Formats: sequence, C-alpha cells, structure tokens
Amino acid sequence: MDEFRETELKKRISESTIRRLSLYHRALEIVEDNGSETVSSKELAKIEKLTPAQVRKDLSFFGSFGTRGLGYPVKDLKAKIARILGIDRVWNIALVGVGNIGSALVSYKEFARQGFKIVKLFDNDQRKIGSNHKGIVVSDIKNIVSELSGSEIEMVVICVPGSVAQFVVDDIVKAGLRAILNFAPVNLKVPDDVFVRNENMAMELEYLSYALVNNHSKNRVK
Amino acid sequence: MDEFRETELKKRISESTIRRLSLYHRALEIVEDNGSETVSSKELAKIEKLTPAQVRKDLSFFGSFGTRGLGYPVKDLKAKIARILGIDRVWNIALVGVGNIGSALVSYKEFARQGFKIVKLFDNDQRKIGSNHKGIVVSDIKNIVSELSGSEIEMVVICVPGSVAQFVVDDIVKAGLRAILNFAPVNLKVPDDVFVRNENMAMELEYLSYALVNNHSKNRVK
DNA sequence: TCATCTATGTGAAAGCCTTCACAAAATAGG
DNA sequence: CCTATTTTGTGAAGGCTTTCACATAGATGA
Repeated sequence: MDEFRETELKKRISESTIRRLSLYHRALEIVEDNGSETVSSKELAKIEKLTPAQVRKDLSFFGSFGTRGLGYPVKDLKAKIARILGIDRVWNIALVGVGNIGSALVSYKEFARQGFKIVKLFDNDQRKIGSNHKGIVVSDIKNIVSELSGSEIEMVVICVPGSVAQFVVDDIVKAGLRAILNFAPVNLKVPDDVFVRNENMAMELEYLSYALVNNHSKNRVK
Repeated sequence: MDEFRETELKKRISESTIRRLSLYHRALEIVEDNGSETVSSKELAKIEKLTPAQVRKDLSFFGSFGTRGLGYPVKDLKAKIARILGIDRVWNIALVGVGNIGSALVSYKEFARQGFKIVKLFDNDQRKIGSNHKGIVVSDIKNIVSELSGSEIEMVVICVPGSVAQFVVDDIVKAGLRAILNFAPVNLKVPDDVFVRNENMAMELEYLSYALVNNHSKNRVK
C-alpha cells in the first residue's frame, strides 16, 4: 500500500481512472459470485463495456496485480482495489435534509453494503426534528457545527433545496469535514481541500433528452 | 435550429460539452432571477466554476449567440440552450421499481420543474401494484411491453435491484423505447441506438472515500 | 465621429486520456 | 524440456478536450 501512496504523490491519477476502479470492483464481485479464481482484463472489460487495454492501464497505475498468461486473482484484486478506494472500512456519514430523496437514501441498501453508514440526520423543519428514521433521530440543523466537530463522521450527504445548500456547506466546512455528496442542483463553493461530488439527476435526463432530439445514435455514419 | 442539426452531423459534440450545457442553462436561471439582461462568459464560468474560454468554446459549437463587448442575452441564450437540449417541451416518463428511491423520484420537484413528467409506474410486487403514488396507480410489470409500446412515454427510469435490471431493460427495448436512466448498479446491455445514463450514487461516495484516504487535495504541491 | 474599452469567437498549442502493439512472463500440453 | 499459447504491463502513438491568445466587432462616452 505504501508503494502506491508514493506512486500517487508522483503521478496524479485521473478522475476517470478512479471511477473505473469502482466499476472493476463491482465487476469482480460478479466474477467472484460465479466462482472464478482468476479473471482476465478482457473479461472485466466485457462486464463493464470497456476495453481490455483500459483495464490493464488503469490497474498498472497502482501496481502489477496480474499473472501473464493467466489473468488477475479475483479475491486478491478485489481486496486491493477496495484498499485503494478506501472502502475496506466503514465510513460514518451524516445526511442533511430528510425530504423525499434524503429519507430514501437513509434506507438505500447499496450504501450500507459498501460500508457507507448513515449515522446522523439533520433537518430544519420542526415537524421532522426528533422524528425517527430507521432508528436515527433527526437533529436540529442549528446544531450541525457542534455535533459534527470532532465526531466520528467524515462525510456528509446534502439533500436540501438549492437555495440553502451553500449555508449548510459552510457549516460543514466550519466543522472541519472534507467530503460532501451534493444532491442540490447548485455549484457549491468550498475551500480547495474539501471534496464535493455532485449528483444531478435532472442533468442525466437532460442528456437523454439531447440524445433523443438529436438522434445521436452511436452507430450512426459520421 | 436546423443550422445546428447540420453542424451536429458534421462534428460530434462531446459528452462533456452537453453536460456543461445543462450547467449553463442552470446558471442562466440564476442570472435571470438577478434581473440581468446580458451575461458574460466570465460570469457564467464563475457560477459553475469553469473557465470563460470553455464557456465560449462550448457555445461556439452551436452558433454565435453573443455580442462582442457586451456578452450573451440571458433570456435568449437560455431558450436556445433549452432548444438544443430538447428541454423546451415536456417528456413523459415511466418509472420502474417503486421502492425507496423510486417513490422518492416520483415526488422529485426538480424533474417536474424541468419538464420531466413521470406518468406511469411499474412494479412486480403484488402489494404495490394498484397502489397510488402522487395520483399514479402502479401497474404490473408483466404488462410493461404492451403498455409502453406506442404510448406517449419516451424515457424510462429504472429503480429495480441490479439482479432484475437487465430483464426490465430488455422489455423496454422490446417496447421500442430508446432512453433509460438507470439507478441499478449494473452495466446494462442495450442495442447501439438506445441511450443509457447510469446514476451510481455509491460510486460517488467511493470517489470521496478515495479522495480522503489519499489526501488528494487540489492545491497540493506536486 | 472617433478613441477606448470590453468581451466574443476561434485557430493553434498544450495537455490529457485512450488505444495500439509488442516484448516479456507465465501457463499448458505433449 | 521445449514449443505453442495466453495474457499482462507498458512505452509510444493517436485522438480528444481544454486552454491560450488575439483578431474582431460591437458598446460606450466624450
């Protein structure tokens, strides 16, 4: 692992490579369920609709995990990718905004399955504060800075309306947290050492809309 | 518009450009609310944390919308982008899988606001079939092919477990639909003329996990 | 009307990412 | 043990995207 850390300091690894690591991890779960001991870059590529060269190149940034002529050891590679991604542990997460989307995410099994554990909820609505969602009592957002500061929570999911998202983020930053998953449709301003990922579901539909309207078929003659 | 269609046939426009068009559209709403008549590429870039050159280059693929020395006419540019994206109309959408996420999306205001109208729900769970969500009665997924074929519905949102997503997609394709927003954590196999966008929320948390573990700060000395 | 200023539109350059193609390493089979 | 086969790991090439930098065109003000 330390070898990797050092590599990372020398060469910045692209966002796309990291995102594909998640895909490889997922593909390896499938292969593992099939009972295979090893898997080739070709097979992994097929599962996620990528190219074998891409798979090999991506993995090569982090080390040599395969055996020539044979492929990659499934269990081992999966563990190594989990280690690189930092998902070989549990992450405690707070969620702000217990509306439609927010409360759906509290019960979202895929988060739990990957070790992302929502352990605290915040809202500003008096009717919601004190109510119980899957065993978690909703806290008043007024106390967010003190309740997050120095807590075991390291990530926050934001499901509040766009108009208040920036205020919430300012508090999260004040509390010293550095990772935010944002469902509000606004560009959040944060210091350079804070990471934000945006989940913009309407934008994906807009892309589909564009594709349909422009008949943007993949196998169209150019 | 036809000028644009023709341009499009000559030069394929990148996915990133289209995604940024959505951002520009959103930024223009903000500028419009502020009461400005015109806006510069610099201002648009600031709102979405991009560069002015990027904004101008992206827009230039579709035409010359600005006035030198002045900027872009807000209302007009917003309408033109909406036209390009195909969001100057209502899209009727079916949603399959009325679980946590699915039912949250039925009430998701951002979809409605952008003209994405969920008009039909499907599920395979007998307890859910026939139940009412925001005025829509859940249909039996068995009838999905016949109910979608030739209907006014052109997009489908999939919120079913990964293990059944491919079967659902096969039916959607059979019904002749060509646009799918997929929340299941699997890579769906579709013909080349069908568009799929994947919404993988756990993957975004994995990216944050990676960033934190590798202290991947943006202003770090290389 | 003219000079100054502002901001677009866009070729060209730079940078980044993906794909190619092949040497190297290990397996498998006889 | 040796040959044929498989599949990795990786420089180099190719292709795509972003950024640069400036000519151009219109606005603004005296």
